[in-house]
Amino acid sequence: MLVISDVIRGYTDTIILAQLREGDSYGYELNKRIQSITDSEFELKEATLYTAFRRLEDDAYIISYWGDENVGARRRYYTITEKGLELYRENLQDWDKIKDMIDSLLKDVCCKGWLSRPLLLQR
Amino acid sequence: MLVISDVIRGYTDTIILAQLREGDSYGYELNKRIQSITDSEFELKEATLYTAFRRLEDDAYIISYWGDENVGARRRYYTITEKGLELYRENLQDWDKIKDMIDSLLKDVCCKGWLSRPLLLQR
DNA sequence: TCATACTACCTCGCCTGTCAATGTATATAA
DNA sequence: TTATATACATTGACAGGCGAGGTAGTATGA
Repeated sequence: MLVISDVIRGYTDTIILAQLREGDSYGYELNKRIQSITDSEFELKEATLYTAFRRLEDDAYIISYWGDENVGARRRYYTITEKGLELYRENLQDWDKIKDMIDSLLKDVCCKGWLSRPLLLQR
Repeated sequence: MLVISDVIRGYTDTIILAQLREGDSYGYELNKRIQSITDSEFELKEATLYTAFRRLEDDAYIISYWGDENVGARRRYYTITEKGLELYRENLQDWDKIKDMIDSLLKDVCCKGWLSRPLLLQR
């Protein structure tokens, strides 16, 4: 019932931006890298990946260019823009907040019984 | 651009289950509680909340009954079932894994430069 | 008494992101 | 020549979130 892509949903774009920070890349490689980082526990489906690229490029968070391979399949490389980098930084900060928020919504607050009703102590 | 509800998406159901663990509750109260826990940084929109209730009840993760208020608006209370509790526990475990996964995808792996290519050390 | 606000529930229809399925093209190894 | 890997792209179905709208009771104060 819990579909991982639903959790990731809001973060596919940010994940792509995060990877592009480390240098230009293209779809296929980027996805392999993601699989490798997550020990193959996660991958972006191709359809998802390429629609995300379109979205990001339409909004000027990345720009693309064709590689000049004279052998093998052609590759479309992507570069993160300054705007994209800013977005990445913002989203990263948000992520840390959201993480804590979900944690506090999913887990018992400590000291149950010490106080009669739940209190959020870590904020 | 980063819409919180997209991140939460996969977790609205689990959040509801988590709250019901602590005792029966009804929509309005549950949402107030969520707002209070998150310092009003988050709320479930009513439409989202009630559709989630339907979904969860259809799948037998919760059951509902009408409160016997003889004053004020009627309330529909929800109880978490054994099946719901199991789901909650599973999803909570998944959350901890997914959290780490997203972290590793968004953030630099430590020791950059120490190793020439990214490695996931925390797994 | 009338307006306003809060409690409490519900539904319709749009929007957006995911993804299965499908298609294209090149290269290489069996 | 058949299969597999690389590499990109699109279409259409599906699901969840949610704005907008609705119902109905209670309370308060002007």
